[in-house]
This record gives sequence, structure tokens and C-alpha cells, in this order.
Amino acid sequence: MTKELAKTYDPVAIEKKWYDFWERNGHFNAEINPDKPPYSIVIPPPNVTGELHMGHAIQHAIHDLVVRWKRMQGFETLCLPGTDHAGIATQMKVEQELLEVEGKNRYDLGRDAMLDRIWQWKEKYGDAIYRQLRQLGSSYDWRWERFTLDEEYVEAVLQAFEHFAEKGWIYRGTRMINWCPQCRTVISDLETEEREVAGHLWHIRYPAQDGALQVVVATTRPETMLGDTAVAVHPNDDRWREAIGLQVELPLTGRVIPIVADEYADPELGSGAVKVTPAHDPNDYELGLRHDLAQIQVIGFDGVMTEAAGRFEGLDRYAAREAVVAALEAEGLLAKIENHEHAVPHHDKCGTVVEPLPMEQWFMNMKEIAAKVRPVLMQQDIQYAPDRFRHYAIEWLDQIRDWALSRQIWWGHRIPAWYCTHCSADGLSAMGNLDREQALREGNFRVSVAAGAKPVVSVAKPEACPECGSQDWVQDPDVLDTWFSSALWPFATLGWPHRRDALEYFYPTDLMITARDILYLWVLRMAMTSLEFVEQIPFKTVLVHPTILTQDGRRMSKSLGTGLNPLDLVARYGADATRYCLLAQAGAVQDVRFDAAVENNQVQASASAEAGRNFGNKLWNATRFVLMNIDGYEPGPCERSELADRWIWSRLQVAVREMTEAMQSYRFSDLTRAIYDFVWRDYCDWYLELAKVRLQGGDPQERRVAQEHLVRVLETALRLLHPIMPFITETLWQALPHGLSANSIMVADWPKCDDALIDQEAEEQMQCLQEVVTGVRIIRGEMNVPPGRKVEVLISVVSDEVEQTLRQAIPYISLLTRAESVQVGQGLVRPPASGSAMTAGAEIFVPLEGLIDLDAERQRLKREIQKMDGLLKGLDAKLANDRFLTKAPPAIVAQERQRQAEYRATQEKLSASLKLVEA
RNA sequence: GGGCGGUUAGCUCAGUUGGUCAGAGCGCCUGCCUUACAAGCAGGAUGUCCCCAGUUCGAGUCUGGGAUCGCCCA
Repeated sequence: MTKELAKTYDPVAIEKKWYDFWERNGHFNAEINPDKPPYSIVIPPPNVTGELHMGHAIQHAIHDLVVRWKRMQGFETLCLPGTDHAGIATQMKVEQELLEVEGKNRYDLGRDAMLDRIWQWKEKYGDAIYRQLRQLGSSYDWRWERFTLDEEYVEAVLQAFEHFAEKGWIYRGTRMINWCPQCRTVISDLETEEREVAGHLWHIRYPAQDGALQVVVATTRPETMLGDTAVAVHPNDDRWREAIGLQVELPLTGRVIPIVADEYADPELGSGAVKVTPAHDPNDYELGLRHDLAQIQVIGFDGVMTEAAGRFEGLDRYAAREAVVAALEAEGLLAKIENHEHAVPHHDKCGTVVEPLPMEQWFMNMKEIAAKVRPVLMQQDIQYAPDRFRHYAIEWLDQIRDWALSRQIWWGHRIPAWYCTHCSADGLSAMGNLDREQALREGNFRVSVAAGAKPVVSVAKPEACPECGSQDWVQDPDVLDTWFSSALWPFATLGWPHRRDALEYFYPTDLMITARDILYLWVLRMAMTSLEFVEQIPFKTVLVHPTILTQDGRRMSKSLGTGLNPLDLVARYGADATRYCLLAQAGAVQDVRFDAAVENNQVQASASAEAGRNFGNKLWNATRFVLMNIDGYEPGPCERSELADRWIWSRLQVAVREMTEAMQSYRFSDLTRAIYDFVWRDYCDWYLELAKVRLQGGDPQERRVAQEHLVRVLETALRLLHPIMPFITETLWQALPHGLSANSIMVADWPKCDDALIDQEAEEQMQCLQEVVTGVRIIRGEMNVPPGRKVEVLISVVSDEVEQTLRQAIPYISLLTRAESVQVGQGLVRPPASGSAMTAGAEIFVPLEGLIDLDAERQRLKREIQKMDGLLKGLDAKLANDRFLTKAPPAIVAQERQRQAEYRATQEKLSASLKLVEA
């Protein structure tokens, strides 16, 4: 009835079959089941463009760990997967392909045809990442899979927009926005990323109109000077007091601009005068509003200089920079060029330098909705692990700014705002040179409320215009920021707004596992919308996992060649080992330096993954050993009278307790360490070896007892390990005749700690035994006793108790030390030619006539005595110190006294031993 | 400029509440193919716990200052 295991552990071979088995058996499925407590996680939806990277791998290792654990604990466990349409990223990807293959851009194709392309692309590649996650073993309920452009999901998004608009939080307005000239869309400030750039500070002379006064301004972006409409100085700056109100000549343009007084100008910097470009700098924009300055946009939406740039029109903004500098130099107006490192905002998706521009967009005022979240965080109704991220969140909420919601792309949720073509005619303008009618029909137009557009927000197309009665509506051309739809993820996936049952049962979800970089962008916004629409928190705990870096601490990036595909690790070491090594490193730290050597995005080797694989191998072979030794075994009663049995069960309880606690507090490295130590150090290194005595001893009853414990302890350990390494544990569990009824380990019970089995006495006695065995091994090692040679062992003990323990353990000691005889007694005298070792309760002698190197033994003893001298010196001083004796707790003093006594006794024995050897 | 995190063995990192806490894995050295496992077994070496001060009977652990690497916000 026992099954055979292959002689060697081959992770890739065993990992294939189980995923289908689990899925076929419905083990991933979660139902609305009032008889069981629910546990739910809605996973952060990966982008449809996504390919699995190490960030996903660690995130999903944690997801599946928690989900499998909760499922075994008897919760109705839902892990809901899904994907995000990722507006900009996906459209960018398909546009790139379009350009490469057909040499066309999105405008050549037109809106509808472009959307068709993207849908095709999504259908083809959109679930690649989920095929990859299955290889990692992720036990998600695929029946619940959602996509942010599912019909029902779209409805939820539009309804949310309408709701916010009705509340007056969403508005159309003009302000300084971040524009990506590459993606040709506005992005929010959270989607920009400051990067340090080595640039220059150009000092430019602006001649005074009358020639008497000259202004020198400094800028990192000289091309923007073409759009300057003033020079500002501080009102209290004595150097410039007289100049306020005068005018200077703006070089290269023939324009004349005023010198205005504004506190924004910093007298400490340079000349104290700054150029003001209201159309291309956020600070200058504000300044311009204060002084009613004109905004001249010299850089276009495509990053190319506009007509307003005069002779520089048509140049790319960087070419224009060089041209402007050259022209200024030619005119002798360049005062100085300095090297200057400064932070420049880049689009986080495409890496293009963002262009700040004043522009009309849809915005959302976040004040009120943010205020709803604040108390929830303060009271820790939503907890964060680690907690510091909760404080970051509160700080961010306290300085929240309006959110730029609209995007000038096509892939996404089209904004449910409508314009009557008659009443809004002045505010709707065609893009480029398009025919107006066609542009309106195809959604290729710009909206300006300032110019007269009158938006009507409504999920459904309005019937008739309230003003003119026309039914000729066009929908707003823009789509919503992807994060607007993601913000509804946890409840929209569970059926909001139509379906209540799943929300009532599974909501709020229990855990949100996320990377650091989307805590504001996404996590907090989910909290806001959830409180608004469902009037509940979306999740009870936010778990922030570390970022995985390369082994030298750099960002993992495909373009740098440092990209590490987790599936390469899986192919090399197995999914189990990959999960194990990721979890072992997933502490409360900011970063993990992953130790894989990567060349050209290819994994060469990873010591940590190898450690996981080796652990699997150890477990595999331990199970093989058990299976080889249980012929004729049937599960039966389990009695624990033997020391080894009492000990291993006690150790097991401790492991169960540690692991359960580590799970609860998300200390994953404690988790892996606890099971590793139990399986390897306790079970394999000691228990299996001890069991051999009874397995090979010839007493059928004893043999059966040993088998019972071997099987049951191993079976429990497999369950403990299962959430970490699902495949190997299932394989081994299926092979073991454990007699349990579940058809898969993944639906077997998570072990509970039985305090009654924690056996302090057994642990102490076992430790005594281990020390003796180790002592003999040390002697063998130091005296270079050939491994095959049998030895005699004499153990001189200090108490009846130790004597009894060791007497009973003689068969064990014999086997583990390859002794032909073991003698235990009190006051045994050291034979002259012998090696010796010392333990807490015993002195060990191994007669080694002819083998002993007496000189080496003397040296060793002297070293030991010296070591003891040192320890005792410190202790003696401590115990002679009045302040220690009076101020330290009595328990500590007593403990130190005892240590002192033990050290003294040991030292006396060592000295006696030395005398014997020297004699 | 403000906030936060890291700094412990050659490498990657554990060290909850101050008192056997100086540890693990890998690497290194020695000896072993001991019929579960050489992806292994037995043994061994290795540390100014970043620095300086302070609190304390006692500091890797607490406090202050500094160095350095990194993250976030402006």
C-alpha cells in the first residue's frame, strides 16, 4: 500500500500534475457559505501588459501562503484574481507595435480601429501573467476573475463618476498639469517621478529697454525663455527696488516684458531676478495669475516648439534648447554656464520628461473624501504592516491635492460627460486639421468649458438637451485615469453596485498585499471610495512587501539586463523552492537584495533558491526513508512513552506554535526558519537517527511504535509546510499512509499546538543525550579516529538523574557514535590514553590506545581551561560588584551564581583531566 | 528642505520586551560515497554588532549626536 518515490527529488517533474488536480477538485473555489467564517483577499490586478517579475513573485508567494493557510484553518477562503486594463501602459505597448510593424500612429488609425487593435492584443496576451501565476501554485478562484473593462465593471466606474459629479467633487477646470509629450496625455502628479539629472544652469542677460539696466536670470530650461512674460524680483531686494515697473527686452523675440515684484523671487539666489514663464512652470504659473501675466505656450503638446516660439517653431524642445543657447551666445547674452544637478519630473510609465502646462481637464476635489479616511487610519480600523506606512498615509491625506482625472488616450473608461453639439458648439474644437463633423463623431476633439462647452454628466446618454431640446450629443473624448477604476476594485469585483450577497459575506476583505509604490496611487484611493460607496473599509490590513533588488542593490530592469524572470528560477529550482526563498526574505524590510546572478536577464544561479531546493530534497529523502521502513504499517494508536517520541512531539508543538504566530504577524522569515529547523535539525538529524534503533532492533512492537511516530510527525510537518511549498508537500502527503480522509493536503487541517505534548523534561533529557553524542563526535574528530572504527565510550555522570537518562539511551548513543560499548556511571576515572569531552552533566572518555595524540589533547584542555578562566573572571567580577548584587533582579543574580558554580565545577574537571594526561 | 528605513561573520540576512543573543544559510577548512539524502553527513575557523557620547549593576538591543547607503514627500 505504500507508494514509491523517485530516488531523486525533481521539482519540475512533480509540480506539473497537482495544479490541475486541485482545480478539478474545486479546492480553490469559494462559495457564499454562512456555515463557515469567510476570509477574503482581492489581489492587486496586474496590468494586462504585465509579465511576471520578481515583485509579482514575492507578492503572490505571500498571497498564496496566506490563502492556503486560512483555507486549512477552516475559513471559506476567497482569493479573487483579475487584471487591470492599464490605460496608458497598454495603449503605449500597442502603439509601439503599430509603429514598428506598420509605421503608423494612433491618429493614423483612428479611435475605433485603435481600440479594436488593443482589444485584440488584450485577448491574445492579457492573461499571460495568470498562466505564469499558476506555475507558482497560486490557489485563486478563477471563476471570480474580473477585468476592469468588463461590462459590469465599466458600469460601476461610470456610476462612481456620476456620483462624485453630483456631489460637486468632480469639476472641469484649468490649472497647471503634468503633460507627457510622448503619450500625449495629462498625467497626475502621482504618476510623475523626480529623477536627478545632470544639467546646466544658464545665466542669460536680458538687456534693459533703455540700455541702462541689465538683468541676468538663471534657468535650467533656456528654451522656455521664449515664453517669458515677465522678470520677477523680491519687493524688498534693494538692488532691484528702483527697477520694479521698468521693462526689459526679451532676447530672440523682440518682445518687451515687465519687471514685477513678487516674494517668490529669492534674493539669495544669483542676481535675485528670475525669469517668469507662466505657461511652462508651475511656480511661474501661480505668479502669472497674481500679476495677470499672459501665458505664452511655446512648447506644444507633442514636445515641439509652437508658432509662438517664432523662428524656433518646429524644433523639438531639446533641439530648441541648443538652438536658443547658441543664438544667445551669438548675441553675447550668455553670461555664464554652470553644471547643475537637479530633479526633473519624468513620466513613470514611459520615462519622458514631463512638460508642465496650463490646461483644462477634469479634476476631482479630494478634500472631503480624504477626510473620511483619516479617522479610519488614526483608529487603526485599517492596520498596516509595517505600521510606519500608516503614518505615511496620514501625512499624505493631510496635504491632499486635487486629482487630474481625464486622460487624452482611448483605452479605458470614456468619461460619461455629454455635450449638446448646438449649445456647446463654441467649446468643442476638432483636433488638428480634421473635419469638425467627423472629429466630433469620432471623438477626436478638445473640450473647453471656458470657451462655452456645457458638460452634462450622466452614465447614459441624455435624452434631449434641457436648453435647446436637441438630441445631438457627443460624449467627452477623454477617458478616466486608470487608477479611478482601480480605486473601486475590491467592491466592484464583488458585485457593486448590483449584487449584494458576495459583498455581505466577503466584505470587507481581510488583507491587501501591495508594493510600496502604489500606497497613495491606489491603496488609499480604495479606502476613500469604499467608505463612500459601501460605507465600510475595503480591507482590514494592508501588508506592504519589500522591493526586490539585484544582488548589488540596483533596480531590477529588463533594459539594464538585470531583469530576473521568476519562471527561470522555477525552471531551475522549482516553484516550491522559489516560494520558499522569497518568503524567507519577506520580512518587514524595505528592500531585499536577491542573490541571483543574472546576465542578460538570464538567471545563472541563486544560492537562496538553491537552499530552498535543498530543503525540498531533504524532506523528499526523509519521506523516502520513512516509506522504506513502514512495510506492513497501518495507522493505529499513538503512545508516547519513549524519550525520543516525547521529545519530537514536544518539538513539533513548539514549531506549530511558532509558525502559527509567525503567520498571524506576517513574519515570514520566522515561518521558514521554524519549519526548516524542525524538519532538518530535529526530525532528520536526530529523530530519524534515533528511530533507526527501533526500526532495526527486531522488536515488532517497538518497530510499530516508531513507525507510528515517524509517519504522524512527518505528516503534521507536511501540513505545516504546505502553504509555503504546496507541490512537494502534496506529493509526499499523497504517498504517506496517514489514514486521513481529505483527498488533498490543501484541504487538510492546519495543525494546532497541543500544550499537553510540550514536554520540558523530555527536551532537557534529549539535550543531555545530544550533548553526549556530540561530545563523542568531537573526540573522534579531534583525534582523527577513522569513521569506520568502533570505539568504547565511558560516561562519568554527576547525578542519578543524568545517569538514568543516559543509561536508557545507551542503544541510541551506541548507534549515533558508532560505539562498540557504552559505560555509564558515577565517578568513572579517565583511562590514561583517552580523548575527553565535557557536557553540562557528564564527562566523556574515549580510550584511544595507539591513536591518541597526547600533546594535542593537552593543548585542547589548556585551551578549554583558558576559556573557562576568561568566563569565570568576568563572572567573578560581576558577582563581587555590590551594585550588581543590590540592583539587579534577584533571579538574575541567582542565575549568574549558578553559572559561576557550573563553570567552576567544569574547570576543576578539566584540570583533573589535564593532570591525568600529563601524568 | 522635511519624514522614514538600513548598517551584525567573506556574502545574503535573523536577532519581539536591555541579562547563555553574538546566530542561520551560503562560502571557506578538515574528515567521510556510514544502504533516506554528496542537493548529503560529522567536525572546525571567522565578528571594534557603522562611529562617538550618554542612561543603566548590565547595551547589538534604550537616548542624543554623527557617518554612510537607500526610500518617500516638497
